Amino acid sequence: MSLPARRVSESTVRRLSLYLRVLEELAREGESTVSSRALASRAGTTAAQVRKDLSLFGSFGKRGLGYAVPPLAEQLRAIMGLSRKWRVVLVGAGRIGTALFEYPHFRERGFEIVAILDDDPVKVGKEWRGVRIRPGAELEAAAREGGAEMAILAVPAAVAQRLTDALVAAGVRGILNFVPLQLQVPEGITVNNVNMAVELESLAFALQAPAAHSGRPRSDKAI
Amino acid sequence: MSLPARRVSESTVRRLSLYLRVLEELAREGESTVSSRALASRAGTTAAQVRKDLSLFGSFGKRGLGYAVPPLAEQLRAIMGLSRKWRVVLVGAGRIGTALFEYPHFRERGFEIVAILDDDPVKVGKEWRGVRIRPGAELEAAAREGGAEMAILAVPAAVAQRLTDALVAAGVRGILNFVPLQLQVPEGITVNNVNMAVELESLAFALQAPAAHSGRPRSDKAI
DNA sequence: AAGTGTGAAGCTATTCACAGCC
DNA sequence: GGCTGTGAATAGCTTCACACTT
Repeated sequence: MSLPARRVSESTVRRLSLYLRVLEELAREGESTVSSRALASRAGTTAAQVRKDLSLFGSFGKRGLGYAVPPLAEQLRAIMGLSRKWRVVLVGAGRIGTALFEYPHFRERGFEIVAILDDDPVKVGKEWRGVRIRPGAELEAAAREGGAEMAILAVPAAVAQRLTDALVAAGVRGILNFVPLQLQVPEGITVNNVNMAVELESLAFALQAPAAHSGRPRSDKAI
Repeated sequence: MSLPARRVSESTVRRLSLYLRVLEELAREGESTVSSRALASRAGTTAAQVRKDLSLFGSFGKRGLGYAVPPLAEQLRAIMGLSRKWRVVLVGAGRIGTALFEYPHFRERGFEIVAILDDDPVKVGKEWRGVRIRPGAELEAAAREGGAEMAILAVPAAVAQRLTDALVAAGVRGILNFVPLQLQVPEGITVNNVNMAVELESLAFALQAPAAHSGRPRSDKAI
């Protein structure tokens, strides 16, 4: 079964995504089975954690053997909602927007850009892989016409909330937010924040106060 | 005092970075004090959480009044290790590397790029703001000469571990890793992973299984 | 009256450890 | 013998609630 028995924590979801990546690597390497220990080691967590995470969704392994690689990958894709296409609107075609647009993984995983918005007059009207770049003012119409379900928001802070409101009005339910700002959204809308400043600064903290940050998990008893 | 009394969790560190951003906004808006409630609201957490986080490092507020904005910002900069410059080597000058290089916040916060490496022959030899781009093979020498303390790693997966080893050999102690791969590093080296695939896929999970993901915190009793 | 600082309680996540199956 | 699945134990984080200060 792949029905979530109970609440699934954000950390579990993020690990599932890592497991999926490892499984696809293993499949390319021709491995047919993998133990929780091996999977954990490549994903940077513990064997017990792998088993716990997977057990939330069903029993996918065989005792004494481990997990069959391709079927488990397929299960994880189903669990994560990656067996279908997702229509995505790209709001902001600057550096980060472009990087994501060209990220190969993006399309391989079934994320399809259905609209691109940007206010740069040099960009407006251009086509990227058949999608015409439109000015920000047309966001709501563009998102609605494209049937966008999620958005990537990578715009200047000053316009971020206004564009968020337009996205919500257009029926978008999930936003990957690169703007270093807490977006206000109604209940039921998911915002996933990626904040480069936080990433950098937490690295600075770790280096300047090496004794003060919490440790990392090890693997199972025997190495 | 700004000495970390005890272990500081990763989540606390990330929130401190958010608080700092909010405080700097407030300072620009001319606010001289802020309550934990107001700070929490702009940072997307709870008032109790703000007070708990700050209390790990000292007593910065005045009862009945709140926190003085500029002094608290200064304290947070000291706590986070942002009162000094950090020498950073940029490994990979592709889309993401470029985006970070041009991220204004990066330089404002005292992160200084001392070396840039890339194997693209079109880029090698060019100068970006006075820093010459060198081929990947020169990474260890370049990092050592520049006295790099941290690195931004944004290269193809195939070369990531080799370059990581070179970074470690050159004395780099912190890596902001954009490569979707678990880097192997010795004890004492901090790796901060940013994985776009994880971000996108966890958004897909949230949208496809809306009932199954854990909720968000509210603010203090009264709104 | 407003708002911090903090012990205690509550809750969530991780790790342990072992019964059970291959 | 190897390895999963999982209840129980532990650890860690968040929220509560209130004494105390301005």
